[in-house]
Amino acid sequence: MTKKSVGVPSHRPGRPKGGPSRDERRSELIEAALGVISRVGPLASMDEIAEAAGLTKPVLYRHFGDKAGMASALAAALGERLTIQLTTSLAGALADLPPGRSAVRRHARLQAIVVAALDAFVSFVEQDPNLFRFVIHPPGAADPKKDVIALTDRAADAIMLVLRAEVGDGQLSPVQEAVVGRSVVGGAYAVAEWWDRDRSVPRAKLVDELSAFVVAGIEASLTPTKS
Amino acid sequence: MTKKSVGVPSHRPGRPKGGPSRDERRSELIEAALGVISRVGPLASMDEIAEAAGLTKPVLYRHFGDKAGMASALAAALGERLTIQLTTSLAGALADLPPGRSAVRRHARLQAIVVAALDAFVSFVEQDPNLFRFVIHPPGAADPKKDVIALTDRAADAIMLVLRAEVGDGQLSPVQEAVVGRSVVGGAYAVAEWWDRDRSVPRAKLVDELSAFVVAGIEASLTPTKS
DNA sequence: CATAGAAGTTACCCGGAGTATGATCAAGCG
DNA sequence: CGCTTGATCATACTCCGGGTAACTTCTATG
Repeated sequence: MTKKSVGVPSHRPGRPKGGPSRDERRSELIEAALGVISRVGPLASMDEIAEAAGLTKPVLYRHFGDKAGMASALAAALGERLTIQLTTSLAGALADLPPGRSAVRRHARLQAIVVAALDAFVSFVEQDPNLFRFVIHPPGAADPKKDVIALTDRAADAIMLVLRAEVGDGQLSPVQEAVVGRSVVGGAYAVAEWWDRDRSVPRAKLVDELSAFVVAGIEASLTPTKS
Repeated sequence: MTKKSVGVPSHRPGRPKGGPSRDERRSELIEAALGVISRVGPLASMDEIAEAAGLTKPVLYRHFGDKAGMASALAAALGERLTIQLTTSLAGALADLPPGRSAVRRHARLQAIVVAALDAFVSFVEQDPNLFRFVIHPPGAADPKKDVIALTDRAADAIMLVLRAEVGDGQLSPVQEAVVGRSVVGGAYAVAEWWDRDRSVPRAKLVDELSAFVVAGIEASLTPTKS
């Protein structure tokens, strides 16, 4: 209901003189929160986050309304980061491939895309396990009433878009798109979660095995059902 | 550390005369807890569960030690149920298939197994969404110190065992087994979670699409890497 | 009968989410 | 300048759920 954030001239009475604007402050808070979670783990309390930001709890609640709202904002920020990392990784991988439209070329492109994406994801898990754990288990979730539908949906949508761009628009039915996207994301989550506990296998091998599974699944969904 | 539960003759002083034995009581508690969670959702409080069982909180803690311990017990019970439902479903599906050892027979068997398993799982989600949500988001998790490693591992192990039995023992490397198992389980979780929110597609179709993806992934992991 | 050991309940503690209240500051207006 | 207004922020609270301490009750055993 706090719809006061419309059309205000960004410098209102009450704001400290040289202080940050509302959006700057929001970014600071998100950054601080991610730092704390990265350090102390996914169940950092709101007090800890506020203290790390040099502020107190009510400020957080003014900005995010809820702990779930805050988790949602953090998830969005993480999604942003991962997207950037992923697109650069993708661009590099695709630049190495000769263009072409044959079936084998299409397979090679798909393979390269999947490997690059999964490698970027697993690298993220490797670099910051606590942030990954936060993504997997957003605290205060488990109730479907809030809109913390997590980045699973975002990621699934992104996969869907990439697939559409690769194989043409009407190739997959909406159901197939949903199932394939969720399968890939969920499988990657589960494998990464296991790897996060048991790092007994190098990253490259993990990505290879997972990619083989995923690519085959995608290809199978692309060919018409032969049941 | 309460290791007093060793070698006691099951009828000790202190127990009410006609009352249930310790294991019976434990089963009652689990049953009551599952009932409450099924009714009020996955974030039922310990007080609610205790009240539903006609008892009070300390009894629960005496039996399960912890909320995580309780969640672990509940997960085990659910795993038991699902396993039963699954094996019967599997037996029925496999009975319809003619035996044989050719590659196409093997593919048909694998397909039948995967379809039956996924159908049993999705049926479980359909019949009791709240229990499924509890499985997905065990409350009080997010800290790796407790042993609530969830049934993801159990399920992944079960898949691994089935696969070994189907394709022979040394066919898959340990890493492959882990990756395939987690991929299947995680993908099924994610797809089911989406379907739980958006039931816009009949169960059979969902299972078909998911099975196609999973079977292809498994088959690909079985064939030696062709990069 | 007295003792022991287990089951149960009441009443509490503790920590984290979320909020009511008041202090403080900056701009605008007389 | 003095006053009002509207915004930020901190102190200090309430509320609720997980977990526990202490006491009572009961049954079997010596």
